[in-house]
Amino acid sequence: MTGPLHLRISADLAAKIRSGEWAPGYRIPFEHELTARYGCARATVSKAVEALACAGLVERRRRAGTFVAQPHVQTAVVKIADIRAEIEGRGQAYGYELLSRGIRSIRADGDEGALKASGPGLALLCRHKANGRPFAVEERVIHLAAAPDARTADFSVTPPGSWLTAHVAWSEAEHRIAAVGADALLAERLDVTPGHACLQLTRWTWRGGEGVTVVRQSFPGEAYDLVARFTPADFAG
Amino acid sequence: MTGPLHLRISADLAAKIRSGEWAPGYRIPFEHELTARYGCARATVSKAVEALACAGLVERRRRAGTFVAQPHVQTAVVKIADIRAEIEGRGQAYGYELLSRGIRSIRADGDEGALKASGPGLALLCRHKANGRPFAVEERVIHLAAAPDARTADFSVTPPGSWLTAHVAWSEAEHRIAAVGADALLAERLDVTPGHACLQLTRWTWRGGEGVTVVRQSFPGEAYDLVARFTPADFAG
DNA sequence: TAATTTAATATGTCTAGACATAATCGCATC
DNA sequence: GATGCGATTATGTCTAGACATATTAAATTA
Repeated sequence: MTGPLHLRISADLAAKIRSGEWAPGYRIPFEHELTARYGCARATVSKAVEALACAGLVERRRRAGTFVAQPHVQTAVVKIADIRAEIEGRGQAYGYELLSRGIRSIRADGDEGALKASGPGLALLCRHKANGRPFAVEERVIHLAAAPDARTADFSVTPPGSWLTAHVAWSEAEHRIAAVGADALLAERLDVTPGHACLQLTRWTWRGGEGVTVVRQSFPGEAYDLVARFTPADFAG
Repeated sequence: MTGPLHLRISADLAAKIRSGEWAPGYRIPFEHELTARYGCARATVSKAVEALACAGLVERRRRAGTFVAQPHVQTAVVKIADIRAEIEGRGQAYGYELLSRGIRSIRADGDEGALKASGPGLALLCRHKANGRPFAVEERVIHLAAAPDARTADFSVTPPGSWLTAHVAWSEAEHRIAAVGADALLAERLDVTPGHACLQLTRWTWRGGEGVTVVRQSFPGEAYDLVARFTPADFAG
């Protein structure tokens, strides 16, 4: 074993939990016991146990001790990359087209309503291609009051997703993942037959509580999987 | 503001980042500056900044300082509940049927191959219903060497997912989310037309590095969405 | 017996230091 | 100019305590 002591302690304890040696509900040794076992200060074991608590592997209760948690709902972490990065990461040629662009009021109902934004919005429709074949259709509305520079950005060259991550930093977001059958319009744009199963990812983005953009990306089912790794709660140690 | 000082500091800094006042690349104050500003020990501000680093909002570099991170890939946290809990959480009546059960060798290729398990496996096919209508079809293989009690469990009454979470604790898992068109068999089982768009969730589960189970759950597209909240990296403070 | 107070205790927070580590800057050398 | 070396510096880790807080179990009272 190598590395900082607190990581070594975390890893030791995590191994006991994941192997099943310490089952859910088991009370792990008190901090003062771990202090004695590892011959270090309480702050060090406390940091180690705190990391496990943060990852959800244990639950701490004052006076009672620290207990192995009951694994509850599966929480998976999905990494959703920029589409361009996603395609280039597979070694495929990335292509991009802007299909339409317009300015109109943001709707108060439907997907746009959840943004809780009003006023003019920039509505974009574009298509991403991988090796020349349609990979995704993207319908997006950008709240111009939240991102005024978008009005003059050239989205015929730069995909709006890339532009936004470069110009609007550190947003909060919510995602919805669904499977839908392609309607006639989507089928034509994705070059699939109507009814074809598509993975649809809808994302709402806020910045400091203000709605910035809502986007719906539709992928042909066979082109794209979302992969979520290292769960329930990942503790890397 | 109330609560522990380190949380107050974290929240202060996070607000500056999320509001855009501190843009990506900005060097936040050194620990000794924050120490002076908040009138506390360095360990306290260090804990506060460490929490932000853990959440991905800042990046720390020795000698150079701490910088607001570039928001990179969107990482969304998806909570995938037990199907029974999911349905009952919507206030619908939950129904369950075991369609088939058998013991056979675990395959070394395909979905089962990724488990890296060999020997006898318990293959189950079951169906979940919400208000009497098919909600999901579940195809599962349980590695009997990893969960021997499964051989005698009565899966005609207890859904295997519920049984496993109760009997096999703290596993690592990987998920794949895809959209597929229902083939004839799946269509019949879900009571939809062939080709109907379905959301397909495949989950591999290991315990201490040993493959435990692989399951493929197929939902009619309109019945189920995955919702991922609070991203890119959620810092609750 | 039942309700309430009290004491014990494990975690939570914090301090004021110490030394380690790694990255960077400037300086001296080739 | 290029290279290497040492000094500097911010974060990383850790110590040995202190007091706070919440919770439980025991003791006490109604």
